Amino acid sequence: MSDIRVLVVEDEPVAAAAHGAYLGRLPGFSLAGTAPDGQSALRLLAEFAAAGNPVELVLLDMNLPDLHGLDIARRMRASGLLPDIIAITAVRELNIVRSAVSIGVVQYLIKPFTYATFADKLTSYRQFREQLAASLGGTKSGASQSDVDQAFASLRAPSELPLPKGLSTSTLDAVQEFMKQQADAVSATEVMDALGMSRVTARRYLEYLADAGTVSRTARYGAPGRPENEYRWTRG
Amino acid sequence: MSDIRVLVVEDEPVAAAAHGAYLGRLPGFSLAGTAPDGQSALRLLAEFAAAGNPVELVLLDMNLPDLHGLDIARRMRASGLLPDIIAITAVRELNIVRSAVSIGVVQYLIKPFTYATFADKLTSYRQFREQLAASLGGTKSGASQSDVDQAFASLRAPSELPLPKGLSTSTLDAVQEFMKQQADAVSATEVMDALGMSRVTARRYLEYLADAGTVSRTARYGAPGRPENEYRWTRG
DNA sequence: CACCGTTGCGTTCATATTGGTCGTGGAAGG
DNA sequence: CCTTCCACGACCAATATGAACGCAACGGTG
Repeated sequence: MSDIRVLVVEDEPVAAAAHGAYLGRLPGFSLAGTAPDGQSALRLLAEFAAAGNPVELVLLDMNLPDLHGLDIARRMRASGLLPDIIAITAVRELNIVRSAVSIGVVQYLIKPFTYATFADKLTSYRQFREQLAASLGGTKSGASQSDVDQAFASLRAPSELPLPKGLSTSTLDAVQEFMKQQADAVSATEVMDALGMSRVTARRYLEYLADAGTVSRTARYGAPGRPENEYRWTRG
Repeated sequence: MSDIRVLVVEDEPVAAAAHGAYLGRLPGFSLAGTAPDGQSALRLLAEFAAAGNPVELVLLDMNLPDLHGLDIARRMRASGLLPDIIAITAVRELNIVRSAVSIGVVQYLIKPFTYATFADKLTSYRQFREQLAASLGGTKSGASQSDVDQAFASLRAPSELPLPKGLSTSTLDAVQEFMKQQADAVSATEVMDALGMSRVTARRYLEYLADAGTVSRTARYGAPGRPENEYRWTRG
C-alpha cells in the first residue's frame, strides 16, 4: 500500500515544522504540504485534487488566524473534498468536540502532546484504513457487520502511553478524577483518605502529576510538624 | 439528561416503522420524526432547527429514491446542520464506508440487523455522549487527552469482537451468566472460586469482557499486595 | 535571641499479593 | 491416529501497603 498523503494545517511555523518532522519518522505517511491558514489549506487541497493527487489526511489545527478549524472542515465537506481529519487543538470544549465528531474528525489530539501520543493516533488511523481495505477491498460481498466493527475498533484509542515503572493507569485515572473535582488545594493525606489508598501511593501519583504539570505543588505552613505539600489541579 | 431526539430516514415504510418501534424500546431516545426520502429529510431537519428544537441524531438509510445518503449528509453539513449520523445500509463497499467516516458517520449498521445489534450501537452512542458531557461539561477546566480517548473508545467499541484464540463460547457464557447475577463487583479470584476454574482462565475471560465493554474494571485498594482488579456487570 | 523538644509529613525498604506469560496435558473433532 | 484447541499450573513481573527513619517548621524555654 502506498503512503498516506498528509496535509499539515498549522499557523505557528515551529509547530508546523514539528508535525512535519514527526510525520517523517512514521512509516506509511508522506507529507504532501503545509498550510499556515484556512484559505491556503482549502486552496492546496483543491489543487492537489485537481491534479489527481488528492490529500487523504489533514492534520488540522483548530485555532487559525482566518477561519476556525470547524469552518474549514465544513467548507471541505461542502466542496466535496473528502480527506479524513485529525483535529489538533488546545481547546477542550464539549461543543467543539461534539461538532468535530459530527463533521468527520477521526482522531482528536490535545496540545501539548508527546511524539508517542502523536504516533499512536496516526498509527491507529493507518490500521483502521488497512483493516477496512482488507475486509472490503477484496471481495464485494465478504464484509459483514463485525468486519466494519473491527475496523472502527482500531480507531479506538488505547492511549497507553509509557508510564513510569510502578504506576498504573487505573490508579492514575482515579487520582486525576478526584483532583479535577477539587476546587481547593488538597494534601496527599486528604487524597489518601478520600480514595482509600495509602499515603505513599497517593503521594507518588501526585508527585508524578506535579512533574507532568497537570497539578501544581505548593507548601502549606502554619501548623506544627513538617510542612505539607498541597496540590491543585491546573490543567485547563 | 433529556432524551436524544432522533430522525429516521428510510424509504421503505415497513423498515421505517420497525426502526421507530426499536427506538421506542430504548431508554434515552425519542423519535422526532420520519422521512421517506432525502428532500423531506433535509426539510424536516431545517424545520426542527428553525423551531429551536433540533434533531440530534439521524438514522440514515443510504439507498433512497431521490438522493444517496452520502449526498444528504454532505448537504446537511453544508447547510450547517450538525446532527450525528448513524448510517444504515445493505451496501458494503470500501469507498462508501470511507466516505461515510470522513463525513461524520459515527456508527455503521449493515442490513439486515437484529434488535440486539441496533440497541447496542445506539446505546454505545449514548454512552459516548454521556462520557463527553461528564468530562467536559461539568468542570470548566476541560478534559485531558485520556478523557477524550475514553469517550471515543466507547463510541467505537465493537458489539462483538471475534473470540480471540483460547476462548470458548461455553466458558464465556458461564462467566457472563455468573457476572450478571452478581450485584456487587467481584474479583477474578472470586470468579475462579465460584465457577471452579483456574485463576488464569477466569481472568482471561473477564479481561475479554472488559475490553468488549460488557463489564467494567476498577482497582480495589486497602489491602497489602498488588491491587486487585474487580469487575462489575454494566451492560444488560 | 538561641536552642531544643515536639510534631507531623517526606522518603525508603521489605513484603504481600495479584497480574501476565509460557509451556504442557487432556479432550474433542476429523 | 493425528491435529487442534482450550484449560491448567507455575513461573516471573508488577504494584500498593506498612513500618521505620529522617527532616523541616513550630512553640516553648533558657
